[in-house]
Amino acid sequence: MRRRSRKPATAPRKLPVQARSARLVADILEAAVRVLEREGAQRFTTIRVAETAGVSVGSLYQYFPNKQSILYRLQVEEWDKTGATIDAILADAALPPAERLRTMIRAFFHSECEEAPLRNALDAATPDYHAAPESRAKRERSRAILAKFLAAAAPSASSSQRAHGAELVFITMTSVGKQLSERRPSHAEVNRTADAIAGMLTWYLAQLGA
Amino acid sequence: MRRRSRKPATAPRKLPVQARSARLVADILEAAVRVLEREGAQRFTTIRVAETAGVSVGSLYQYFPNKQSILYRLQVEEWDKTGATIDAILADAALPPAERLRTMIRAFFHSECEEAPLRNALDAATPDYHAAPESRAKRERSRAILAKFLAAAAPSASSSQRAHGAELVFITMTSVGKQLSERRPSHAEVNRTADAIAGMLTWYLAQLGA
DNA sequence: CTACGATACGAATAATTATTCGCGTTTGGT
DNA sequence: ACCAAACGCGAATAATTATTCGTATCGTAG
Repeated sequence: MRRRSRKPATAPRKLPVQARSARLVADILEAAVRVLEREGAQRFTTIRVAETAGVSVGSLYQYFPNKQSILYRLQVEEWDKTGATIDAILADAALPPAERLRTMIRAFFHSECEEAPLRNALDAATPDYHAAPESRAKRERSRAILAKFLAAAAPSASSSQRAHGAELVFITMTSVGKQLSERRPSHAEVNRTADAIAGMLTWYLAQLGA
Repeated sequence: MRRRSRKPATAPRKLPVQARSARLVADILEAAVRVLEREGAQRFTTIRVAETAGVSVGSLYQYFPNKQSILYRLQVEEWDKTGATIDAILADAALPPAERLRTMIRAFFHSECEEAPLRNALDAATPDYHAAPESRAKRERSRAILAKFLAAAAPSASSSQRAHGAELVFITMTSVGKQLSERRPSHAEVNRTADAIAGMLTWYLAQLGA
């Protein structure tokens, strides 16, 4: 447990060029997920990851500069996946805005619940991830997408009202989603909560332009 | 870092009987808070706590069976404090329900933000705290208080609707409060968010009995 | 005052950790 | 077939950790 330097690198130290090393990297990432789910964040260990992947620690360290970088890769992949889903739903002009919001929140909550063990372990293992610039950029993009959506959902609101609205939708959605996922709720319970939250947010947005 | 036994004890191993040992325990708890705030959860260490308190590790272990038990004591104290505040506000019959809810959420959010570094570190250091029976009991009591409040706030709702309402108020309040506290928001921003959340919840509760 | 339990101490122990490095093996182009 | 580079290995290293225990000091009851 050597002290981390001020800026823990996340970039791979060496890129896989042959097929076997590409497979090795893939195996390591897959094993990392399994270790997080089986053992939890506390017991997420380079040795355990290497063992689970069926490779040696030395090999692991040829493509990842440190333990953090493995978690970082997983975190980014995870975020990109759910981000794309959300964007697609919000942009679907065939549905009325309220319906889009409801569908999006349902999808988001279900996604959060499905990946709960992984995400919780990631959060516990990388508590400073939110300060990372890449994470900040991702959230900015999300807020931009939400703001565009609000132009349709609350057309008569001022732009500063819309900014506040986007902020509120974002914080409510993400925080309730996270907390909800920690309770292993039933499918029905997720839908009920999602619909309640979506209803409240819809009311709030309608309010904005009044 | 010996493997934790299946049930990590939280009860003190020995009760302080003389004045100096009572002071020692108090010093340790105070130092624990300082260490969490200064160093974070990752670097929260029995040795560091003892050093900061100006006592030796051995003394620490005479009154705390393990590291967890220190964090557990802090967690319980923290919870009791904000719980009492909330209960008092919700029970104040002099104000209309909507106003009570708004005041309570403002107070809760401000409290969350003030103690953010401590609470975040506690959460990171004791990720399994929510499974503890004592924590479960505390949440039950909160929900009971909320349910009683809902009898005044949504008198025409059925009892199962009220249960859902209490659940929604609880999860929304706690989750948004936690996430909000992680951004070091300004006083005004906290009030704005609290009022928006309180407004949405009030609308939702009014809805319930319609 | 005195003796005994309570208290305090902190070096020692045992476990676990992230990360490195030297050496053997495989690959792919020639 | 040959060889340089890429790859894979895992014991060794150095750091840090929680917790114990033998010993020394203190407080107080009698």
